[in-house]
Amino acid sequence: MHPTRRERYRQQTIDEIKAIAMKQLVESGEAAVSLNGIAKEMAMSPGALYRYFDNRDDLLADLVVDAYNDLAEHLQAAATASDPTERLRAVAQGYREWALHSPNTYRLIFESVSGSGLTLAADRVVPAARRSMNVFLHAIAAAATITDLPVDDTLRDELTRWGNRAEHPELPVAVLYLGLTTWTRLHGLLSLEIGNHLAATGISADLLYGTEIDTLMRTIAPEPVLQAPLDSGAS
Amino acid sequence: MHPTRRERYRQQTIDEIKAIAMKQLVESGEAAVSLNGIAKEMAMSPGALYRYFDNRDDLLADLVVDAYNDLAEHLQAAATASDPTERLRAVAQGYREWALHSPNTYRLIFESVSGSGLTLAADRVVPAARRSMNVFLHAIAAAATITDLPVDDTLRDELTRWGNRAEHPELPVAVLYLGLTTWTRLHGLLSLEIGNHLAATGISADLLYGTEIDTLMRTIAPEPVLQAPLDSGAS
DNA sequence: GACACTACGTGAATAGTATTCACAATATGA
DNA sequence: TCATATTGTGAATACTATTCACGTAGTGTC
Repeated sequence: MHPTRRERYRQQTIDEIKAIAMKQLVESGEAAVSLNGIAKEMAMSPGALYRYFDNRDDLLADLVVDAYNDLAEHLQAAATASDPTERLRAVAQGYREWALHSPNTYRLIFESVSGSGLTLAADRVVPAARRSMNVFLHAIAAAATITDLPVDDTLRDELTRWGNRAEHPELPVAVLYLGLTTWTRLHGLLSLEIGNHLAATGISADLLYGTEIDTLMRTIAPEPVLQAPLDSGAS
Repeated sequence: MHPTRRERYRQQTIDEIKAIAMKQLVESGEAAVSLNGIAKEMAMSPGALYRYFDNRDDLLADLVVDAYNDLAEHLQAAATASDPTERLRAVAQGYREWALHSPNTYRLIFESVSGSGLTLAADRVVPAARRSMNVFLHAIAAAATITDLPVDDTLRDELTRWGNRAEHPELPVAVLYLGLTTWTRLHGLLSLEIGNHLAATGISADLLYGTEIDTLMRTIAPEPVLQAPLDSGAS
């Protein structure tokens, strides 16, 4: 039950490795995460790191999981307003805040090459990613005043299956669909803002994001919610 | 006027370098573009490549410009239908086709780190990127039946300035805004599809993309266009 | 035609990177 | 006390980009 002395030391070393790796990631991006650099900073030989991580990708997979969890917590923390509409707006803005606070971390989880270690670590990544999505879904469920949407029957089936698999079968298809599109649209803006692709237009990403949220709110809640919220948080 | 013998040989070498680099990019991603590998394939010493490109980033910047131009041509080629609505749909679908035909190329231009060489090469990249955007803008201008949108005054100003700078001041603000959001929304979907982030949901990216296009079309043209198109192509 | 200049390519050197392995030291549990 | 598992070292391997001194060969000029 109690972790042994060795296990505690081991965990401490793992934490230190990850902390330095995360620092490198935040400051200089994924490419700058260097095992040699970490070893130097810890006054170790580079080979010793392989006692704790199979390889570089394995370490990055850990950072991805941590990042997803951190995102979920940030979104959850943003969802404080009692008014469902305001709460959803706050979650959407929290998403951007999180992305801008560390663009390199955002890039790691959403724009890194899924070829090698990350696809293999899907069993750890997917649940962590689901936590963030759940915050969105519950915020939308509470704010939504519409009950249906013009989506194809096949898509409807797929959404239902997704809802069941993701352990919130109580959510209507419209909410699932809105959760998905809210995410993809906000991500589209953030991805381009972070990648500096909006800078050339001279258009303020802030305004654009806010306008996109307004548009989404009009779809989700054409009439503001009047009844008390049905749901208050994520799982 | 005539390129000298030397200049022709030089251009030929540059083209060969770029062709091999592009092959590496398409097959294995940006990280796999290797000067050593290119040199080996050309039976040259690695150092000789520096007679043609300042460094690796300089070569990648060239690939970015070529990719943007290729995208613009693909979009333009997709815009054949005479019906403005169908034409816009085809352009949007052409965007996805191009992205899926070489995800690594899409990632290079939209998800690579803009820190080093690419920001410096903005004077070559921006015009090439503008070509693609112009196809979208003209397709939207021809299909749009709405004349205004609920956008903030500041955003309206920025859009106007962008329109002037991008050399199509004839386009109404609503069209500029719709062009921008069409792009960011489709990119959001494509970015996540390519990154394998939709796979975990089990939802068909194809259906989702089509549904998003439907939604966009409803915004752009609540009533189908009846009059002849005002505009037929990009610059 | 000889000369000077420029461009091109080589091969070696530098300084990074990840990863593996034989070996030694050390801590743990019996 | 002893056998075992864990941790770390240092060297080796095989990559990567990049720089540089040097030689060769083609180009235009006098």
